[in-house]
Amino acid sequence: MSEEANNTKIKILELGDDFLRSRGFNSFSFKDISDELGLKKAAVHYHYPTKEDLGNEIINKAKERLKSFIISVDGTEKNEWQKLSDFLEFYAKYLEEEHICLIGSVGAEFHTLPDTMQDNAKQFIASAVGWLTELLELGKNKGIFQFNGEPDARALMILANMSGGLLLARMFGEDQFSKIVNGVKQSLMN
Amino acid sequence: MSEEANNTKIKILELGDDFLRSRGFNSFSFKDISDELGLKKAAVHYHYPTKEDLGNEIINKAKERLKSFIISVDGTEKNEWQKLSDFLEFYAKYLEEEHICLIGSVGAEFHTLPDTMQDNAKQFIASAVGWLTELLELGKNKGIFQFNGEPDARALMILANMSGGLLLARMFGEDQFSKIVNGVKQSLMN
DNA sequence: GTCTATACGCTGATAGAC
DNA sequence: GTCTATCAGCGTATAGAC
Repeated sequence: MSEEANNTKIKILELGDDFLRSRGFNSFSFKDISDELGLKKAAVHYHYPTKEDLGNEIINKAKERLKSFIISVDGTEKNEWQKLSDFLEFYAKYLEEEHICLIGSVGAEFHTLPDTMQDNAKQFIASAVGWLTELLELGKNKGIFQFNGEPDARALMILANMSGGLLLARMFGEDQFSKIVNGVKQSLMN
Repeated sequence: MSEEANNTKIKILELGDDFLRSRGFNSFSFKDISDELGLKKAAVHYHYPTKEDLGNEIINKAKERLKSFIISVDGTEKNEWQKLSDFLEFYAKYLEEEHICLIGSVGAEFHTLPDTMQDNAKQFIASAVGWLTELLELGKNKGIFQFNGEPDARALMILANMSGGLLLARMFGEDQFSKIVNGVKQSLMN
């Protein structure tokens, strides 16, 4: 695979990821991508034969990003509070271009998506829930977090806050998202 | 306007509402509606000339439902805790058919929607935020709710929990949504 | 009110030349 | 790897008959 090809394939993937989180899977086309990259649709199909292929690669890349994040953060001396902050910061970064996270973009159109994408997205989000649950449990045991209820319920609430918060931020501005992030942190300090 | 016409118009609106919250605005068509009702597309266009018209009527109906809810609930002896429970129950009902709320369905595709729909949806959701904020403030002053931070930040968190929770429920089941609802209630009792 | 017919661009996707 | 050409189907929308 040549350098050029690799670049194009990567650019398509990144642009697809951008479109998925800014418009939704059914609201962008291969033509949108080829136009933006100065190509023809057929060239996009060469790299990703079907839209389902592209969609799954986008989700796979999100899985890799999450895995990288976990490795990078769990391989440090950071305490649970700092790890949580880093995790929340992950979502705040989406905000810059009014993007939402995959929970929002995939979830909203969930039943219109190919089964492979539904399953793939479930795996991705389940990983996030799992890691966050462990983090909360460990942090609670150490006395770093204070909260009532089970850690997995808290993990779900935090992800609901982030995914829903990004949607609300789109309509009411970044400041509203900040309020939610602060509220989440405060809720773990009691 | 005859009885029949009225019925068809109402059926289209209800079906559009169903499709919007189950698939998303860009993932259903006038043909989907006409097929389901045993009509032709042109008949749908007769009642709602453009899809934008239909979309806005769906949002208008949501506004009316919210207004009715507020009137019905504020016109009773219910205390703030019960009113909040009723409000959360509003969202739990969506769950039955794996529907999401307008924050999720409109928010995810927000930038692909006509300006009129964006503005209309903003108004609707702002009303919900406003009512909820007042409820929280009043309830906190009465000692019915206990929470740190500003009421409007709490209102946003609750709506983020509901909208995000419905998305997560779609992937992980109703039980996960219940955990979030319980968590929200618990967070107001400290 | 609902129908048929029609317009026309966009959709995902493929075949084959270069 | 990218192109041109082509496909069948679907998208929103309109005109005009019944």
